[in-house]
Amino acid sequence: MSDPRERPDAYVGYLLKRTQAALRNGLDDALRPLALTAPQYSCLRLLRHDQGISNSELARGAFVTRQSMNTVVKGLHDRGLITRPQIATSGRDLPVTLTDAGLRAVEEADVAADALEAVMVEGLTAADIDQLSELLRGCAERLEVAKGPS
Amino acid sequence: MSDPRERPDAYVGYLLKRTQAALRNGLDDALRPLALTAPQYSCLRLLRHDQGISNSELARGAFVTRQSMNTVVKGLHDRGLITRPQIATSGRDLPVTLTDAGLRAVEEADVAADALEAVMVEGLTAADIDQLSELLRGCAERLEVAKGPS
DNA sequence: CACTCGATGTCAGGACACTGACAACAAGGG
DNA sequence: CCCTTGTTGTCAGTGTCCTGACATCGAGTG
Repeated sequence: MSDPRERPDAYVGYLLKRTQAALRNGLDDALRPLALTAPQYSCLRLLRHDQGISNSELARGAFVTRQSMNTVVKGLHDRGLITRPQIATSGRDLPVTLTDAGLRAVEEADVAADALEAVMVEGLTAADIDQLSELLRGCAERLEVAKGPS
Repeated sequence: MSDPRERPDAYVGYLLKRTQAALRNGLDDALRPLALTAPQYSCLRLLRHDQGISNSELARGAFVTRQSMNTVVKGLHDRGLITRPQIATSGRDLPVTLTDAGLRAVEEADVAADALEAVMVEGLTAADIDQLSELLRGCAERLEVAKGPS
């Protein structure tokens, strides 16, 4: 009990992993009826917010590499939820856009995702949520700054 | 600006994903010199805490499935950081134990991981960290309870 | 004893995420 | 004009993580 390593949940990193795992797990369950995975939902959501952005921009928005996002984009393209030109008009980026089916899918998924978010913050006051958000944002920024310059 | 979906960081889930991605990313960088990945480090850490636990118990502790943990265990076994009997003495579980090399690896990795945790909570007071921990724990528990009964 | 139940280990397949590397293209400085 | 720099798309390989499925073993029940 004297060794702090005896209590894994004394580390913020551990709780972060645990919470995010539970959220990811719940999201997978919630999206399963729609045949959507969590990364696919993230991608569609980013696209609705910014139509026509490139694969690399999608990757940055979802905090993954462009290679990872590329596989997700391919899957969504095969299912007709997004469109992508074969050749670039200028430069090298191929703008990705949402199809009507894609838009319908995101909106359906939003219902499930919002419900899950509600479960997660159930019983918390608006001030609690603000504080949690601010603390998380600070942690993220410190980590990003620390390895950005590298 | 009136549509809350215009601001992705208004969602706790988004910030959770962002923060955890940054942490995971930093951990990968920090462990690269030791030729260890984040899941491998988690596994070794759990083992140091509870020598001789089974693969399934390791999986629960790391919030992954036993299939996923199995591949991690295989990798660590091939590198001689852990040992595992070929046949079970009783039942079906094969107790995993840390080797001397494994123990040295964890302790080396701890230095890097602790430094990263310090960066993440830099500037926060002990009260801030407590509050963040408590909020995260609550979120995790609500999510786990919500889909436990399924 | 047979039978169900729960937990474990394992194989198979698919989706995701990473690193490393290469080629293509735009913009800017010499 | 050339050449460096930065960004993008893409291929290849590896590690992780999931679901689904199957066989095995211990414990409890009738």
